[in-house]
Amino acid sequence: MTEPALATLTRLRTACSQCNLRELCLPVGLSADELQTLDNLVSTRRKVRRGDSLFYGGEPFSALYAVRYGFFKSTLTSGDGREQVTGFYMAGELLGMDGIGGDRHTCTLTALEDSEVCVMPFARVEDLSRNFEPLQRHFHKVLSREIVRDQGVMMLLGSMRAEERLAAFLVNLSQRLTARGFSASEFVLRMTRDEIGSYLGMKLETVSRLFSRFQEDGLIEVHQKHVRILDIGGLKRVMAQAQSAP
Amino acid sequence: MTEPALATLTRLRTACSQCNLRELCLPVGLSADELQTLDNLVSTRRKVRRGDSLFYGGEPFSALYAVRYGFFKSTLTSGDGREQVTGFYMAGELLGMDGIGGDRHTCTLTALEDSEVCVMPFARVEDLSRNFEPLQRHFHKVLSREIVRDQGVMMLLGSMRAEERLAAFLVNLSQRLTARGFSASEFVLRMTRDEIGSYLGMKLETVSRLFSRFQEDGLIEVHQKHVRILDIGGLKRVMAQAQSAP
DNA sequence: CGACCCGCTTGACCGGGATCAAGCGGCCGG
DNA sequence: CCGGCCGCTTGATCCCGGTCAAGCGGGTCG
Repeated sequence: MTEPALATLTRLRTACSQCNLRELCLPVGLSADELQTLDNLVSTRRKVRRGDSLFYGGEPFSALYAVRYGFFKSTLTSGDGREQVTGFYMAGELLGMDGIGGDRHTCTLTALEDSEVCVMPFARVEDLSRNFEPLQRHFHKVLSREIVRDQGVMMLLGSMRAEERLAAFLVNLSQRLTARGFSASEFVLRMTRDEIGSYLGMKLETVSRLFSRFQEDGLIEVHQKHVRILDIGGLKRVMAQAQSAP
Repeated sequence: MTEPALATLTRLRTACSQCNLRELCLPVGLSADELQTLDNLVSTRRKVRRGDSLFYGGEPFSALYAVRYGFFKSTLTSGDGREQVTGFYMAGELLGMDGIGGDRHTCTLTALEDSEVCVMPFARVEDLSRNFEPLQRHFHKVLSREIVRDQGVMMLLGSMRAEERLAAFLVNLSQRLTARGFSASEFVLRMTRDEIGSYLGMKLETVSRLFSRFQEDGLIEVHQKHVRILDIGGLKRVMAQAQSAP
């Protein structure tokens, strides 16, 4: 393949209108025509190696990022050094929205496997939003959904027991993977037990023990990072099993 | 006072440019000129009696609300009926952003004292945003700050001990009251122990016991809903006291 | 290909906060 | 002004999940 041909291919693949993630990403719900307008939303791509960070808490904010492929965690570090995992992000999801409010990022985004993101300079996002109502509407929805997602986590952490939280986590993961065309029942965890634990407000030993318990109960099969869901209905039942005694 | 004069007064007071909350509310940071542009952002006012709800989870979304005076809690109800308090809101804060993403509200907003809000039809917010860059920028910041706030709560719930959470809650409350010109050290809690507990992921008995402990330790004085903060530095120390043993 | 390190599992024990229970008192409505 | 109820406090006990500890195994890097 000659050099110019390669460049063209890359250019083509950079366009939102050609991206196979458009059904999951910022341009959700736009018509083919409308999508053309977005083709200069993304300035560049950026690869992030496993273990490297896309940005750090405290860094100046300048752009949003859409995950093309890979897997990220976001972490918040408190004054006294404690680290809290605040989310996991996969293909088509938007990163960096925490930075808009204070012009610097509040959390750190770290790749849990080799990943690539689309870089969308925020000034450009706002420009296009002002001139292109469908994008504006959708961008607001994405921001709002992040708020709703966070509130869901608050409910998880505030009112559910450890086993309910882990079941909810697995169900959520399975659903998001399904939406991306992966198997709903068999997947590889990209994060460690410690990271799951931090996200769910429990210790890594508890995560490990609960995985074992779920396995004994025939709900899942676990082998290190490999998980196979055997009984999704059972997991959903665990997740909602509020002490239902009279 | 004649009827027309009263109407005029009301009209005047409805304008953002005349509102004494503008430093806390949506129009933060706008010049006097720019503020004029916002004067038709607010369609009406709405009073909400203590105990009544501004909107319920599941209701169609149509507007954002800015608190003029009063105090609100937001709650999320899970499938199995458990209720989680996800936030408390006071004058100048924006309500209803959870509804943008799915065109219906996900949480319920209930007044904890007699309150009043400005109603801002969301279509109008988006219209004005498209034509008025400073509002757009600020609106995005408000949305982002809500995300950051929620992440802070996730850190609270996920990685702090009960006494650290309650200390953080009191410090936060004190700071927000100060910003509104109230005493930083003496205030009346508008919410019950149960509501504080739900928000902080603990039981009402634990909240009560911790209040008593803080009082014994000379950090605060509590008498039912009356709280006086005696040692804000001490509270901040409790809040960050990660097990700092070697 | 092989060794080492890191992440995972599992056990034993402990303790913070939940649960259950009882009594008090402030506030609201009659 | 008075009675009742709801919200708060406090005690006793329990148990879930944290902590400490030890060993294993698999993936990664030399």
